[in-house]
Amino acid sequence: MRIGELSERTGTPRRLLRYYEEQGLLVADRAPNGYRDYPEGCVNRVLQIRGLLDSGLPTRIIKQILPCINDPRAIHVSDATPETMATLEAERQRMTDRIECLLRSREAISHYVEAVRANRALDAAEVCRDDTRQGAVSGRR
DNA sequence: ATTCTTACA
DNA sequence: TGTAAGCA
Repeated sequence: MRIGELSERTGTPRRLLRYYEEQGLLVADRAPNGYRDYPEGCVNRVLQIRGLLDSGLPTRIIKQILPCINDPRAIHVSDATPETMATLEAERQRMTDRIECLLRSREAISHYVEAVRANRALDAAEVCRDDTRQGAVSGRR
């Protein structure tokens, strides 16, 4: 398929698809007219890349481990370069830290949302009291 | 019409 | 990343 279809099927801007290729994350053969030609597997490949990117991994790391992830069955010991192991463990730790950070942020947002809902509930209760005096409700908080 | 490369905001 | 130009 050409870049347009891959773009639509992965929800990824063409610009980025070309960028991933430039970074060595994606490979594409060329049609005689120079257009990129992607195999079906590229759809999952791109989704995989985006997932890793969203997880906070830099493209240079993804480039290094993508081949391993693509084929979980091909986890030959030969792929376990000391350098690779080190970067992988470092990234894993970063993910752990990020997860903790996200959990805290989620809690903070949850509390805020609950507070707003509680306040709305209060407003609703007052309105139901048929308290229609001007400014009766607006003065609070 | 669609894609390509290159360059700039 | 987005966008624009000039090609094919």
